Amino acid sequence: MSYTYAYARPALTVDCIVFGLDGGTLKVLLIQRKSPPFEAQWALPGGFVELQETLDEAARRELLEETGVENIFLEQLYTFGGVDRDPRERIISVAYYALINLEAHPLQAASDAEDARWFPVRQLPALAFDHAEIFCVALQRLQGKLSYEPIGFELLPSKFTLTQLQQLYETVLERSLDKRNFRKKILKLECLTPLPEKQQNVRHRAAQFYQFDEQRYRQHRQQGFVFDL
Amino acid sequence: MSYTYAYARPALTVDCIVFGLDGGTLKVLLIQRKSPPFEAQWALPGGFVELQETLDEAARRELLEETGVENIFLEQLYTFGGVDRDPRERIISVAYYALINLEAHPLQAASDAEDARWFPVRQLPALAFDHAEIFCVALQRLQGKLSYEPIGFELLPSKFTLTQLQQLYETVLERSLDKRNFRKKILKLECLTPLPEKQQNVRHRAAQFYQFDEQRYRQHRQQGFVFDL
DNA sequence: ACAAAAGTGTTATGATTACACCCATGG
DNA sequence: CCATGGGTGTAATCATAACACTTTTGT
Repeated sequence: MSYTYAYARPALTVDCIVFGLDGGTLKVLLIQRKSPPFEAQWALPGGFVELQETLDEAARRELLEETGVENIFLEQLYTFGGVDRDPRERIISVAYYALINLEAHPLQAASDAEDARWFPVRQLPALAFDHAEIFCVALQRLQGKLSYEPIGFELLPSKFTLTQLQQLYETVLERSLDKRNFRKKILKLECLTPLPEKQQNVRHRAAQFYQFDEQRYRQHRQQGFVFDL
Repeated sequence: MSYTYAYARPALTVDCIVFGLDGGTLKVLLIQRKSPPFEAQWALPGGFVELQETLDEAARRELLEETGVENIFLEQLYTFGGVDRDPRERIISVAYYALINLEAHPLQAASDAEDARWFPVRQLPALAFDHAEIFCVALQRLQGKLSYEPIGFELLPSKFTLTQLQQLYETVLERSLDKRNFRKKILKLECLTPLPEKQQNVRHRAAQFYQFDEQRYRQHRQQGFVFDL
């Protein structure tokens, strides 16, 4: 079967930058290519957009097919339309970035058909196509958004300690923060609920668990409140 | 001539939201459609992406062809990929927003082939396709970016008074600002150079002209400085 | 001399930074 | 009882917000 058009059309793909937090390391999910071009090189998961699906749907579908990951935070990043992005033909790629809690979506699901692996963002292998550039844009976006939108929580389990949260910010933003000031500020936002639960079996004072209260956040935001760390 | 592919491909277009400032009114440039669908309705300027041009190039080309406008600030906004955006077939649209100084790019150039006109953003006609939604996203982006990137200057002549600049912020952000605080803050950024020139023939005290010093801004920014109003 | 917009400083309040010790827990 | 990380307050500095009068210019 084939499709014919009066004018030439570029191909359209989606590519996903999936960020995960592994202790104090920010990682990205990559897949190893199995065919040319860039055979055996690492690349961002992605693929062609089908006619009956939206771009968001295409991104989620590709992510599920190639890495086994689903139900995660996903947001459009930018559309890359350089003329020579792909050596074969003109391909436009709508990039998405995703945030995931590594513990809730373990690696084993990721090795379905493709070889998918997590790489620390500071030690990426050479990437296929212009994926290194796309990755850079994604990282900058993540760093930017983290400060004024409450998306960091997507990288943590739903119950977390303030120390975990602080470490997240330190890891992603690559600078250290003052513990007392961080706590004061984040609690003043009134978007975190302490849970009736503490850490167990730690050989130090057990930390309080908190949970992000999305509803409370939405209410505040409608009243002109701006999340800002 | 026709083109055949093994898989179905959506069509790919660019659409532009061009903002201009007319005294105290923020306006958008629209063109009137000459053929179905949505014949005679107003729409965002835009058109199909050609194979040998980047997305940015396509946006600039369409803008020039349809409205006569060129050499302006242009930045990618978002890519709209809803399945039923266009009643004829699947069309993905990469939206760009542009900022223009109305005085330097007068309307007459805009009425080349198409009928292009400026509309106040608060009194838009019904728009074709999902262009009303695209416009909304663009306006929010403009309002957001204005506060932390020095893009407002693109809407003014290269020489402007502080009152003009303040009015720009008030118009776009839709709130009034304190004159003294505004001036203190914007001058502290050290990105405005006073010119050896003042207003002429005004029947009140002549205002000092300023000019945005892009180079100075870049230097500051590299040293971790963040533009923020 | 009037109208109209330009220009300019101070004070009060809130936000941010810097900084050090005691507490709870498991081994 | 020791090691480990959890948890807490205060003071100094800086940024923001509120506010009113004098200056310049053309008519």
